[in-house]
Amino acid sequence: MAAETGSMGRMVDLCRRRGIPVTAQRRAVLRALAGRRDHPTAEQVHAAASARLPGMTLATVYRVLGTLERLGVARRVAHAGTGARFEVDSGAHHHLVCTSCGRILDLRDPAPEALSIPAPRASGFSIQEITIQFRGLCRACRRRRSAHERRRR
Amino acid sequence: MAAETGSMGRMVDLCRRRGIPVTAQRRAVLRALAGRRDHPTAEQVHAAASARLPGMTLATVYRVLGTLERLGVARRVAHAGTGARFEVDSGAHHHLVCTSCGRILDLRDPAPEALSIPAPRASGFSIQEITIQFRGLCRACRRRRSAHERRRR
DNA sequence: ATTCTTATTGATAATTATTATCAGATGATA
DNA sequence: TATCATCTGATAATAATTATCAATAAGAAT
Repeated sequence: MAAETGSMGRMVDLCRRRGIPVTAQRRAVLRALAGRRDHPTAEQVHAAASARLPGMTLATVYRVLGTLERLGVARRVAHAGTGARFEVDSGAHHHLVCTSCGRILDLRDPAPEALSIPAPRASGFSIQEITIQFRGLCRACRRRRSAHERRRR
Repeated sequence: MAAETGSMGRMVDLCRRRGIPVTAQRRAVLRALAGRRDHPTAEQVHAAASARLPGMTLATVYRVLGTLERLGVARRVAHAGTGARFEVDSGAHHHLVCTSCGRILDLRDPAPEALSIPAPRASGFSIQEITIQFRGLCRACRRRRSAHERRRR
């Protein structure tokens, strides 16, 4: 039987390797997270996951997200807003962050020259990964703002 | 009379320009924030600020931090942990983020080649600022972890 | 300096976000 | 299928943030 593909397969493997159970809830949460690129909150993950597996608690979602994080399958995204946000850990990529609405978009353009940034070993830090955050206004907020500007005159 | 220097002066100017009062609390919070590079939480700012201006409420600190943010004097730092963290907005700089303890250190080495990263105008985004996040282990956590490894064998 | 107006603050309650507890359910293994 | 360890749901507890409102203080105009 072929191994499951993608992050689901990775999770199953990692669980077996560490001897921790592959529960329906863990599958559901990962499936809910793997399908999207919008860095959902725990509550959004809960909504999506319990659509497929009704009865799931938000507490379970938090627990599972923590587990997936420890397994290295998911991770919480650095952002400036309230409430944690999560994504499937699918390798290094960059983020477009809207300073107005807080939306975070993935930027899966490796921008190779960016990755050659000299990793500073300052202060005894050992760098494992580099993420570039491009902060600015998303299209929607840019429009909203220029409309606002016009109104103010 | 010479204008006040640094972020304090900037705040005072911005307040006057917008006709909002320069209160003792706003000064105290900014002073508490301007002095440090460790990206404190609201509670830490509260502790520092109320040391100089006793009686300040945490709610006020939150309000003031929001105001300073709107003025462009302070901002909340993107990070993956629980609870917002703040810094004085002192221009673009980069962050060393410890994935183990969550500590965030400033990296004020402009790394000029990094700043020439082609700002992607993807999806209608207008980029205003670029921050690079170097994720890894800080010295302390690296030591702790290798000690742990040794113990596990 | 005094008064007036308006925005801010402290005290507090209310929300929202996250974690802990514990009895019962479930996954892995023999 | 029986066993054991772990997990989950239900719930309570805690942490983080925001809202409410009367009293206060800042800034402008006397």
